Amino acid sequence: MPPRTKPLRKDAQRNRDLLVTTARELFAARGLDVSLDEIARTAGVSSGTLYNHFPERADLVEAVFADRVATVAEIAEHALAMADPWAGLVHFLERVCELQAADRGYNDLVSRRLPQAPPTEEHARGYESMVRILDRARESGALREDVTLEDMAFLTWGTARTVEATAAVRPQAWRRHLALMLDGLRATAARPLPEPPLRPDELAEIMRACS
Amino acid sequence: MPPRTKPLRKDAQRNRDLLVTTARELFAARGLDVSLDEIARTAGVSSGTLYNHFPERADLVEAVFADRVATVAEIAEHALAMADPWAGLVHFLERVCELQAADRGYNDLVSRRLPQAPPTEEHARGYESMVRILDRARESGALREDVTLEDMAFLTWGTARTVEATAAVRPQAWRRHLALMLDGLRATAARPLPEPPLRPDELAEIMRACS
DNA sequence: AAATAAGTTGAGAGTACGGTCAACTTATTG
DNA sequence: CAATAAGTTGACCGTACTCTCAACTTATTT
Repeated sequence: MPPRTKPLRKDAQRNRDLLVTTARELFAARGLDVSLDEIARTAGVSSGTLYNHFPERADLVEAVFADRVATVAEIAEHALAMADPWAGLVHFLERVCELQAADRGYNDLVSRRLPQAPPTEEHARGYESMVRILDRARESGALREDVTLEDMAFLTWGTARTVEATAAVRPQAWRRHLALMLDGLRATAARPLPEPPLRPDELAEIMRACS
Repeated sequence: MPPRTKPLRKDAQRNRDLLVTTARELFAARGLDVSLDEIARTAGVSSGTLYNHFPERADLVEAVFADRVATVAEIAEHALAMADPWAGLVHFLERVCELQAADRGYNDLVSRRLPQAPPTEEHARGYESMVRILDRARESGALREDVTLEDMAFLTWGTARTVEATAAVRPQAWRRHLALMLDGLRATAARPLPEPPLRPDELAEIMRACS
């Protein structure tokens, strides 16, 4: 469906696109904390124009990473299409971590969750698929029984920090971190866990809180 | 051994102590990024005095957390005194994570390593003990063969991020994260790892690089 | 009780950031 | 080709932080 809003003037559209692609590059290289003035300067427009198109930083971040939600949903669906449920889970997590490792901005994003964008249907799609990836792996007997979707946050947070720390020295180090965690997720590795899983609403609150 | 430098004037010593304890409290509550002016103001001295005692932020951080190195060394030695090597390793990691969970400043510190203080003999003591904790657990057959001391960094980084994210909502959530990682560290869970461990010099470089 | 050394003060310089807006320029429309 | 709406500009405001220094105060020494 075409957007309901009237189209931008063509120079405005050009500037907007310029800002998004410039921000994408700067975010990818240096993380989400690049100054907005620098983005505008690099894009060759004034800071006023940036604020005109994106009143808050979160708006720009959302525009830059809008397609990522769909990308993750596609990865999840591809994982579900794999024959082996465990291999599907591993594939999904590896691909998502690769996205993180390839883009410091995205790595910041999954770890800190700046934009509280309203959950789209794309979001719901990805969420559904992730639930099914986990259920399937659990039912197959490969994934431990006591692990929940919310536990995947530990994995994301952990590898995000490792990606950040090791990017300059050993860009693939996160694969080792992930593999160690995966070995802890197997049913055969399971020992009783000391703390109940995060409830969905708790995780939602954590995400909302940014930081 | 008493310090070689001439003793401070007594009011100077009082101000210095005041600054350190104030900084300790503020760091613990709000992390390492508290403004130095605020620390001075809270301590009831002028900012000039703060900069007189601690020319750089790192100097203050070092003074605040100077004893932590020894604390960790003691925890490690206590872990080594335990009969069961695996239990010793678990105990060590749990205690260190408890330190992180109890102090946001320390959590920042282990995760970002601000001060490049010259490694003291206390450092060496802790390091030695950690090596022995791991060796002992490995030789007992409980810890997987292919895991190194450098791999513990993944654990520290990961739980640090989890502690940070979950502190407000579920302060004990890190225990679950840690338990999942521990299950991946058992010899019985071991599957081939996809990436060689970080070399000691690589880890050192990562630490040096701050961030 | 001077004399001297040690330490403190707080205003302010310098920097960087997010954000605003009246004046200006450009695209589109009839 | 006006007329008008849309968009841009960049100087400027406010804020927050690090860091400095000349004038001042306090402790210590003889």
